[in-house]
Amino acid sequence: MRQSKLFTKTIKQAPKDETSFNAKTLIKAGFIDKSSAGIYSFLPLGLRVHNKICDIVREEMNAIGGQEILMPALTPKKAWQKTDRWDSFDVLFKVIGNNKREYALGATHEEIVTPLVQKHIFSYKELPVYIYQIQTKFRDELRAKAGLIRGREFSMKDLYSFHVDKKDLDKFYEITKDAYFKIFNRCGLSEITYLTYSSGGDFSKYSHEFQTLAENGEDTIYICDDCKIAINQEIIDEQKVCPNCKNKDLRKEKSIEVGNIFKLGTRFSNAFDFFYTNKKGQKHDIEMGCYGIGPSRIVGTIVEVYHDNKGIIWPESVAPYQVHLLDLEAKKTSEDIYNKLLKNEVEVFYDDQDDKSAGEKFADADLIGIPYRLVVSKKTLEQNSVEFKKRDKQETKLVKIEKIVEELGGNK
RNA sequence: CGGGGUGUGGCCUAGUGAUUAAGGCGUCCGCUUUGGGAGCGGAAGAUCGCAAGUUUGAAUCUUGUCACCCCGACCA
Repeated sequence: MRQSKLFTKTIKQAPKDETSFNAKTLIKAGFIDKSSAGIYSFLPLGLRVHNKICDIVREEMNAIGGQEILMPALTPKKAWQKTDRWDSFDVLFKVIGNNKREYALGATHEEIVTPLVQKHIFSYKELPVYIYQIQTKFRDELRAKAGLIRGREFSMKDLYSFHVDKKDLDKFYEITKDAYFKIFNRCGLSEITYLTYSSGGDFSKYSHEFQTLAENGEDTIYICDDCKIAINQEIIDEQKVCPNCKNKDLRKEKSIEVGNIFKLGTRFSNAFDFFYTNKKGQKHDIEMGCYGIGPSRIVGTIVEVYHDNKGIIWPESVAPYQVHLLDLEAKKTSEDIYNKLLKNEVEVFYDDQDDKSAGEKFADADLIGIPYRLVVSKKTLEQNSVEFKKRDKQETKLVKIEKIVEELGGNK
């Protein structure tokens, strides 16, 4: 991508109505744009990051047998009434269409996926099934805040599992835990993301969250360094002991919830009279689980966690591009290198702007945060080289032009 | 939803009762520049969130309203 063609610009001063670090920085760097409170557009660079996260999520969901679908965002009132959530789910956006038809904008999809699966699944032979989607969710938060961390509209991967009994649900629940860790590791959040015991809400005594350590996080967790798990402040007892190993030496930290997994039990299957027939020909309850991850929230979380005073430092796995090529008055060579990188399928963002000073190009590169920076200038050309620098390191080195592709490959 | 705060060109700010609303960034034109957000000259761009009111006179005061931000509550 040529930077001269990118329709978004970086800006020096973020709008004053953004105070969260993630939104301020992403807006300055041209990744997102605020439309209303808690509602953002994803711009070309931001969308690339978002989509890379979605791809990782999708791969790991498929790997555990998830089948991807796409459910509607406009969901019928009747379904929500059936589960008694039309009036009780306080963040539901309700819309009235022509002929006074009422819908809720999807805040979660148990009400849709349950009757959907019901149309196809009748027998123990067909269970379990794992159905997921990646879709925009709508929740009318009384107070949107923290940029991409708590918005009124956000992306979510929601997986729903259907089982013959609790035992099978428990088994799959553990499998998704592992899949979730793989996802967070691949997004560059390993080591700082903890499985966290939390309240089960309406559905069960406990659920599990995945909490990523972040100074500006809105949650507080207590970490047991022996078990590498955490307990959400909302459920920890007065003694502050680890429920796993009874360790009392817990570390208090701020964090962001990047995922959660729930055992729903029969709450929704029963509400829709969804049963299966067992081996003996008898009607039997279906056990359900649900498992959520918010890709848009992960974008914000990564920015909260990986930055310095100049800008974002994207992990390679989710960076919008792998290489930021800066031309400093050596256009002909820069163009050659750009084309060569494209030919070798290197994801390259090329600053080919003629009317920007060197300083501005460097500042933009730091702000945008692409992992590798290549500078082509008269100075580097004297040695038939380009300057090579990693975003998260101070050192630079010269790399011979013919060795660039190799150098980048060698660092992957 | 309770409490607090803020609305002035695209962005950041000044102006707190008196000519024609000021500056910086950005944008456009010209020339000069190019290793850490360049320089000079010129230009465009604002019914001061909206509505009503007070006043000889309102960006400025009052009331209402909308939007946005912060703290709290809530967060399946």
